[in-house]
Amino acid sequence: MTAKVDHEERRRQIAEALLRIADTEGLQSASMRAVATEAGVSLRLVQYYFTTKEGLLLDALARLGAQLQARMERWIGEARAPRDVVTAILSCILPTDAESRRITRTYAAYYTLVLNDPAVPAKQAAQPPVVLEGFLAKQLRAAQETGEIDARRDTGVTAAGLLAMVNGLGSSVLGGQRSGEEALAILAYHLDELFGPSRSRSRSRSLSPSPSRSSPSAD
Amino acid sequence: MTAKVDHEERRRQIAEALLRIADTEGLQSASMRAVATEAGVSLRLVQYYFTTKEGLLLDALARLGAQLQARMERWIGEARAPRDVVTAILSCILPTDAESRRITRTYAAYYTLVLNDPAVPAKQAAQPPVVLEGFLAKQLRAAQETGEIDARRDTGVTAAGLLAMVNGLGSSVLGGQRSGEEALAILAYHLDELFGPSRSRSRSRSLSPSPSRSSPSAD
DNA sequence: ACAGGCATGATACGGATGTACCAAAAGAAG
DNA sequence: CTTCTTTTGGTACATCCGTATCATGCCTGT
Repeated sequence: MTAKVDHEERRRQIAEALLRIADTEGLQSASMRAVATEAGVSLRLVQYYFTTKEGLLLDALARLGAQLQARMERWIGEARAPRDVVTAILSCILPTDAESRRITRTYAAYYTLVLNDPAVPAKQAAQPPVVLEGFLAKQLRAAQETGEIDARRDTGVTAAGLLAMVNGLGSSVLGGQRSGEEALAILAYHLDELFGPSRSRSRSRSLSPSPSRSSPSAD
Repeated sequence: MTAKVDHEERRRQIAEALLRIADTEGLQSASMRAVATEAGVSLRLVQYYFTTKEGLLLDALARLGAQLQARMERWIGEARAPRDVVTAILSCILPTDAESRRITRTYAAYYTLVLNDPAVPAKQAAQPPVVLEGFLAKQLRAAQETGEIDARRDTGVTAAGLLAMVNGLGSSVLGGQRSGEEALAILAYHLDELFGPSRSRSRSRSLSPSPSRSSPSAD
């Protein structure tokens, strides 16, 4: 094996250049040449590591998904109480800091691509939401057993509604309709409405697990 | 004035061809030539009536907005009770029938365009949601005075949350994650949760004002 | 009937994009 | 040192895009 250079590392470098462009200028500006320039390599290199553009697009999408998942796990952190977990999951998706804004914007860029290109990524992109919804529903069920949430509530439907709301809130933030903090406040209000008799608990703490950095456990 | 042909009619014809393409193949496939072919006119004509592509895009967006507003007014129809009005507004946005699917898809196509093109339509596209949110909040306030909704509830935040949820639900339907009926059911559940003590009222009727046609008052 | 201007048609131009092709370094293996 | 495979560079090609240009029809006012 003549592994002159680290293939995986090169692929990561190029794919992240694609994601960077998709974030700042949109996916339609992410041409092969633009990606090559952004990554500091030649056009031929991009072609070499990702034979076709679709391959590059898919690989970058997978990496983006991994980044989001990593962020969620980081935000959940050592949260144990169902309410804290639910709050972490939902609020870490909202575009409030630089990282979430980047991820959300890039996902939005992929969104319309998936809509009109019946190509491969259809199932690839629709998978995460559905498993996330299941996880959220499980947390809500746990909260029901603790008595924090009305036991008569349908956890599946509630989870779907919350996820959709956060998604919509994210869109409105990206569209400049409101700020990330306002979206966060709207989410917090509805969570207060959902959990318990709204005895104002640690609102400001549970919604931003870390003061300034995005990594709560790295202090 | 030598109005040989009806300018407005021609513009409408071309703009609607653009919308049709944006719906079926996405906005990035809506080239000037494709629009011309779809509208059955020559490329030169498209250029003649809309000097630049941006002009065409903006005009079509305005028409799309008018179509959505018309649909909403049709769905609201003779509804008088705040709950019926709120239900009509929210459910008519969900992509359940052909028309709403078309409108929602086309709006989604414009969405990512607005995100990365800091051009004109920024304020043009962000205007409708904010006035709609105000109208919705007003209806909720009216429902509070009737006693249908808990008076302590923040109508502004609730309206924003509902609108965001419907938006997110629409995205999930477009993404093939769930059907329009499922999304409608999720919305209905949350409206039941919001209004009154959930005495199961006319669910199936208030959510689809007309059996098969989309125009409730035209029977 | 005759001009004038609105309306339309055909085509050209410069640029960008995805991909393909040809060839040269460059390290490993014999 | 030679030989082979991996890796890289430069460039060409066909296509599509938005827009501009030139030319022609055809209605309308006089």
